[in-house]
Amino acid sequence: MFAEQTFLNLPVKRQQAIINTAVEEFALKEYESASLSTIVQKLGLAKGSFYRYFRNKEILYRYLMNYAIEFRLEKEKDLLQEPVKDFFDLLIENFKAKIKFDLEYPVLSGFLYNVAHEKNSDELGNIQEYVTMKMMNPLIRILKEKIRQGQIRDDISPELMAVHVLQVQHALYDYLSLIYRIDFRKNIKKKKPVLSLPEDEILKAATGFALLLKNGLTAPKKKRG
Amino acid sequence: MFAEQTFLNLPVKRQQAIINTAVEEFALKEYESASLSTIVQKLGLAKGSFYRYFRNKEILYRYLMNYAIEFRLEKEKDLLQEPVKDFFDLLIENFKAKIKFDLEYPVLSGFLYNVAHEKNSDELGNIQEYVTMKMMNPLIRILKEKIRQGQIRDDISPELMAVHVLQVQHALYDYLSLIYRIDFRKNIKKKKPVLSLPEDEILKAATGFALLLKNGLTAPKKKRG
Amino acid sequence: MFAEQTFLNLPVKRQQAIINTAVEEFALKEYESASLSTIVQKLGLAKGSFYRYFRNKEILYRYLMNYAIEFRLEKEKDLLQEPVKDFFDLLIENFKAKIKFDLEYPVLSGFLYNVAHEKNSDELGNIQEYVTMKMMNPLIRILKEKIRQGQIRDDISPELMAVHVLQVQHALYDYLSLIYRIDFRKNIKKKKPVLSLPEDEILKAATGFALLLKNGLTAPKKKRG
Amino acid sequence: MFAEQTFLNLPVKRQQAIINTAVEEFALKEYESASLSTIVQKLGLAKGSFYRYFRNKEILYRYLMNYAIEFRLEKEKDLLQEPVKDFFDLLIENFKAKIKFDLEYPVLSGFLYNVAHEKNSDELGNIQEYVTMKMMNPLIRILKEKIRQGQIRDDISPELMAVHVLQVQHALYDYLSLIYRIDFRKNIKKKKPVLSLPEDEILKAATGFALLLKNGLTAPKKKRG
DNA sequence: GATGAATGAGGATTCATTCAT
DNA sequence: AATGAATGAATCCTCATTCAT
Repeated sequence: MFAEQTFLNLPVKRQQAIINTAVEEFALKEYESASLSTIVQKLGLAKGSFYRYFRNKEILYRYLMNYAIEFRLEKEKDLLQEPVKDFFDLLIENFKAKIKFDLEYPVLSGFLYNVAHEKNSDELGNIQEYVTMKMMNPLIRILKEKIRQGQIRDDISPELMAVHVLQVQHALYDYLSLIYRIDFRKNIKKKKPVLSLPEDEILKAATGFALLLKNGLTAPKKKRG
Repeated sequence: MFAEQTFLNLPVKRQQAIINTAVEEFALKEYESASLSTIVQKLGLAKGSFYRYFRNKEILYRYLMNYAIEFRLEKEKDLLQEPVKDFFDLLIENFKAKIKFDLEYPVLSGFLYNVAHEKNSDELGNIQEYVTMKMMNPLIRILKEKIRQGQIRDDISPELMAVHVLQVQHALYDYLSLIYRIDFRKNIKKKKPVLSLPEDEILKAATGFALLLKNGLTAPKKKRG
Repeated sequence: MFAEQTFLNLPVKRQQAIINTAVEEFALKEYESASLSTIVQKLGLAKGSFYRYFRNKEILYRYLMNYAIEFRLEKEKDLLQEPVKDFFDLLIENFKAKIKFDLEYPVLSGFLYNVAHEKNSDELGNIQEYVTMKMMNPLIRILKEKIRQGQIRDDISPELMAVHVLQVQHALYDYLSLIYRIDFRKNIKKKKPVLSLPEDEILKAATGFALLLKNGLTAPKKKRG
Repeated sequence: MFAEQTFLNLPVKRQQAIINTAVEEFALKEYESASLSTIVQKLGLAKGSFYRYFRNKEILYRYLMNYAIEFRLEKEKDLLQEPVKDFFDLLIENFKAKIKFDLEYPVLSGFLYNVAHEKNSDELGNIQEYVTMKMMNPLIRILKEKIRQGQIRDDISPELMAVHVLQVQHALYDYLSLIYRIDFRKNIKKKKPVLSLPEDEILKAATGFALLLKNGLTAPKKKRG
């Protein structure tokens, strides 16, 4: 849809190299600041060649965006299709999955974070809408089902809840980087492991957010007896 | 602290004009892409004059950031000082206050959003940390008190909860722009009124998020009899 | 070492044009005041193109510096390799060679003069040291040999003597420009012939300095009848 | 001659402060790169005030130049007026005096060095000529006398010899900075003592150059018996 | 007589994109 | 089909000088 045929004709390995390098640049810089020159130079690619693969910067960005979203959803699919589980177990596993994804694909993860917050480019327009919708759709489907099953409250629209859940995923991310003073981007740049935390710390935070999602801030009623 | 004395010597009106124009630019573009030339041109200001007011782009940014945060906290102060209220009433009012702030000061609001998500500049470093902390502190204070009073759960750290609450504020923002397909940035640029929604719509969304914050997603137990 | 491959790929003629124009600018202005814009404009070159040839101003300068030194040493080589001559004949010929070089390559000569006196730039650091060493090395080698042969005094370090000799070369330059009121730089700028003096005048001065180098200021003992 | 009356009306102390700061700037940078803004800022002086003291940058420079030369010649006067001494003793003392001057007035010394090598400014024109003449005149007078006395050779013009002697003074300077890897300018900037060498090292170098001036490079005839 | 705000041209450098080979 | 040289507008920032107060 976005890439030129010349790009698709490339050996898959070269395609991957190009995607990876470009994604890395857009993970480190937002759209306008990201530099095609840098990408092309890192790849040892001729400028002219690049423009035969992608019409321009915007097209490249949209291509990468779709690629990353698809990739991400693919990884999530198995989990979300699981129908049996309790929704909140599912939430926790979803958090863990997200963390796992961040650890395994830090660059892609950083890129998606940037995409989700990209609001400032004239060329891209209101891209957030598109991304958020794409990411929310599977979630909304599940939410609707759980509402029908009575597991989840029915007095709030599933779209609102979906936005809520996704934001909380970002919150988890922000919280860990804040508390453990981690500069993700710096780590990406230095090709260092991004999130080197003891697993139980991560789990504890994830559980915390899941609990808040589940029961809110209210202090639980003390059980008597 | 950041601005030169020459700036402070300016007539307040001129100061405001400069602040407004600069904030607008940084609301429309993130730090690196924002253009001093644009700011200066819009103001009808000589390049050289600007640099007599602020040493450089970074200093200007930090000045505006502090200005905006102070301004925002000031507006919030009255609300948060109120000691009597129930925390959740307070949350709802806080949401309403935030919306009101966004409506009244859309440019400042957009700028603060950008600041809170600015992660990409080498010059600014990990500025998010600083901003988030500043915005979170009053909130954490209240949370701790409410925890002591038993209104709020004590099994999750107040910092985590604070991150949660602030994210939900962003969620409200994102939700409205998503559902009502509002492109804040485009409106800012076109100097059009930013968020023209019926008040009850806004209130409904705010209430929704406050409820989620309060009780979570779980379907409430049906009261018997 | 300093130039980009793109520069080396250029037709030799174009390379030379670029070198000449750049050298001229650095012959007329010292490092910091020299203007890339001027160079580029004189060449009818696009700004961006220049930066594909040289990474930045400093790199360009260092490239030109090496180029000029190599060029100069190359021209001197034949003379200095000559082993048979008496050292002072050699000095005189060296002076003549220097003058000849200045006449033939006035721009390069002016540039080298500037390089040798460049002390004011933070970027370049103490570049004088490097240049002086480069220019002194062949001279020191010869001096050492002549000292061993007993032609030259052995009570003063060859390094000191080398500095002395090179300074006297500059003195010759300064003397001629002073006495004949020649403004080399103005001539370079106006593309006029730089040093239009009768050859015997030049020779007389060169001989004078060589004599001073050889025997010093002291009045020679009158030979008795 | 150059300064405005307003400057001369200033308290001497203020005049000195202005001179010192300006000289320092011109000691660290050559004419075109030197910044009036820097000078004015260091002095806490209003821009407008400065331009009431000196018509412009060029006038300031010429004023400082004259000031420094006068100052320098004044310090040298006592020594050079001494008629009795042997010329070469006088040379050595002159070298020592120069070193002493450099140590006592490093900033002035650095400035004079820059002035003597300033060839690159359109505004200043061929300023070298003027300076050199000024510095050479007393020397030429002495040389002529010594020639008449038969102490100094009469087969070379006194002007040429004067240039020679002055250059050797520079050589002493260059030699020490080269051998002891001293970056004068950096020291000036850091307000550190400029030339911290054991006095005998300095004396040795000075003697070396004086010897070369006196007898040249030629190995002295071995005395028989 | 002193001030300091305003100016705008000029500095080095980076960028996405085009096009002839 | 691939290349990579060329472009020129845009970036931030500094400068000497003027002039109204």
